[in-house]
Amino acid sequence: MTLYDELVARGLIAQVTNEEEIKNLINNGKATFYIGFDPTADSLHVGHFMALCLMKRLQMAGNKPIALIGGGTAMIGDPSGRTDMRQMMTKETINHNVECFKKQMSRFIDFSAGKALLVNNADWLMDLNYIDVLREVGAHFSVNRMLTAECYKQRMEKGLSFLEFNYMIMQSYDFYRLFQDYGCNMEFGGDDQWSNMLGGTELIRRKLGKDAHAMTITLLLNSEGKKMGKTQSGAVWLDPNKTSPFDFFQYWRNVADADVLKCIRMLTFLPLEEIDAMESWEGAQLNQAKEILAFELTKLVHGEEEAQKAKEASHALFAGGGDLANMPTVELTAEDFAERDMDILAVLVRSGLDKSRSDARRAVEQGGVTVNDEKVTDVKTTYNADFFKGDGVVVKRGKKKFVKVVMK
RNA sequence: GGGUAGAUUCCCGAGUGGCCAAAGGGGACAGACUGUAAAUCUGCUGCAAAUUGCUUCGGUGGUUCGAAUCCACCUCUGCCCA
Repeated sequence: MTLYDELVARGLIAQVTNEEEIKNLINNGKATFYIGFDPTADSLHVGHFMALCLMKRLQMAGNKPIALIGGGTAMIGDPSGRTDMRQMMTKETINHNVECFKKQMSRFIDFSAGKALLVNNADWLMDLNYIDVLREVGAHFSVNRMLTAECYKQRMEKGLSFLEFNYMIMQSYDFYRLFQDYGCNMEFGGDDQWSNMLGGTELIRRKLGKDAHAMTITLLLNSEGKKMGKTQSGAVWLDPNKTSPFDFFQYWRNVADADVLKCIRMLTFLPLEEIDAMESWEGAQLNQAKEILAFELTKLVHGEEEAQKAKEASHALFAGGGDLANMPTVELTAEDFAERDMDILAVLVRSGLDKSRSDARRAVEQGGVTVNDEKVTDVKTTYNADFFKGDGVVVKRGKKKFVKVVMK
């Protein structure tokens, strides 16, 4: 099976500019391709992860990846897929994020000895001269046509600033530069990037009369059509300090039935035959597939050891028995008891299970709180320091949020 | 620049002097049912020393016993005209 066929089989490919050409390039390791990442946060998330996986697949087939960090484009803000303007980011924040991205990326992609490149478009975008850009690049773009692009259409109702309108042009210019400087002949990206990417191929054709290609990755949507990798508290991050390996594991462990196979196919490196075999799984067995998904992904992102720990903690909590050692832990100190003993509300807030005492109170009143498997019904229940000594105490809030609280 | 409509809690959106911590819906959370799924039903959704108190309705100042609601100025956004 060729690489391209595998990508299709995994459902990763959304749109391509020229299927035959792209097949030929990537199957034979002749592509030098780039994927852009805008440093809008200090950690990569699941969407980025998909792109990195694709990068890895292509790299393994002999193609040369260029990871482009959008230190320059982040100054503008991509309006694609947004209904309102992005918060403008300070240069300091962007630079900080660029550094964080670099660190995380090098864990997935081998940047050594010319196998891959890591570039920052701030290096060329920041020094551009406005008039020169307008004459050399702007002249090749038709505003009429840009406005018909899907990504701008969505913004026609809520308003689109000129700043953001220029994002497509900057991204197109990136491709043009990479094409010239590094012989980069392909660009990959999320499907929401399609119009931005076409801007690049067209710019190259118009200015240089040469062909460049673009291919988009299917966006990972759940069965309800929402982007996956988001929780109520924000994205599922790859940085273990922002989303713990346990929470990361649990996120995938809890995906809906309808989404499991799709996720396994798109996100893991399991052989396709193995995945096809799961196609017929139902009920309890399908539930098993979720664990496979969670384990495989946690392994890819956090390493096998962390994945194993997360799995054990999950078993301990949901299946009963097992090792409690690996569940998320909160350490209390003498200071927590300095004024008085902690009541259950204080414990819940301190452990991060609830955001406020009011919130915690609600949880207790609704019967959602358990301490060492005993339901707590009285909000006035208090505990002294000794209670948490030794192996600690398992505090459960709702069905899925657990923390082991232990006295330091 | 001119005209006009608007800014309300996580989101959409009602509220046009006290009965407003603010209808309704969505989402989130909790309970029941389950398979750590979905669907369904119920509860709940500003903060706290909690039958009470405190801080919220773009911002600042004002009128009033009392303002999300009235007035002035400002900021931002949509639409129409230029």
